[in-house]
Amino acid sequence: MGVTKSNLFTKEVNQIAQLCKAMGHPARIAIIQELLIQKSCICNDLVIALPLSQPTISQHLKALKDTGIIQGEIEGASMCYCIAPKALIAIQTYFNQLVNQLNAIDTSCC
Amino acid sequence: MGVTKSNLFTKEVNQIAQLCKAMGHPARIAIIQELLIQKSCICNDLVIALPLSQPTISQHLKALKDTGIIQGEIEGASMCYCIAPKALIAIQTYFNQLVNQLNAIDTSCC
DNA sequence: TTAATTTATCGTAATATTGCAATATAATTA
DNA sequence: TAATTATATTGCAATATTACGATAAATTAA
Repeated sequence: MGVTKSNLFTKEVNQIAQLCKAMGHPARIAIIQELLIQKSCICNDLVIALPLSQPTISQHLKALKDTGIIQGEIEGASMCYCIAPKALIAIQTYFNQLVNQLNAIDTSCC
Repeated sequence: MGVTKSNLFTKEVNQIAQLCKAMGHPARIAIIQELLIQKSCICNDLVIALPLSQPTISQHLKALKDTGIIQGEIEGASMCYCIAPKALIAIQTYFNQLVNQLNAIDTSCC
């Protein structure tokens, strides 16, 4: 079928899955790294920095924006993108909780 | 084209992207949650617990196993799956570092 | 041995993703 | 105004993912 059956899972499970999915591409990880390094987060800087075409970068930026991981603001003829911490903190919190729970249980069953 | 150009990015970027991608599906998040809750991690328990067919679960388990997030051991006619902490700790570490760096910079440019 | 149970794999259909050329849109500069 | 610059969108081809029925393989139970 090819379509994820999101309706069969809880909101929380879907939310974390969606965030992980958005981070699940090297170009998008690289974009986040660039946004961390550069203080100026002009779209064109990313197009120059990354080895992909402008439309492809634009598409990845949209994917990150749609999940709330980054936000953009018009800056004259350019776009200024930056990280919106909330979403990344949500992922951080999820994995911190996961690893804490892991430490509490016996994982040596296999 | 439909094929991710992994060769254009660093090993580290590809590794974290791959791990995030593996966690980027609600069924796979749900599997991890079940493996945390249940001490017994018999495959069939997952098939019963999750609202997807047995072949689909098996496919998702393979995806998690291929990225090192879980491991499996033959238990008679069954398979015992459990979480392999190393990979999840790698994700945790990545997002902790990310959020730490975020706290250190001024993200108010947008 | 036969039947039942458990899991993996194959095959396939439907859909999603990736990437880019071409083009549209909007702001800036000459 | 015309040319340039910056970004988004469209359209499309190639590939990947998701889901499941059918089936294979291997163990266990009757």
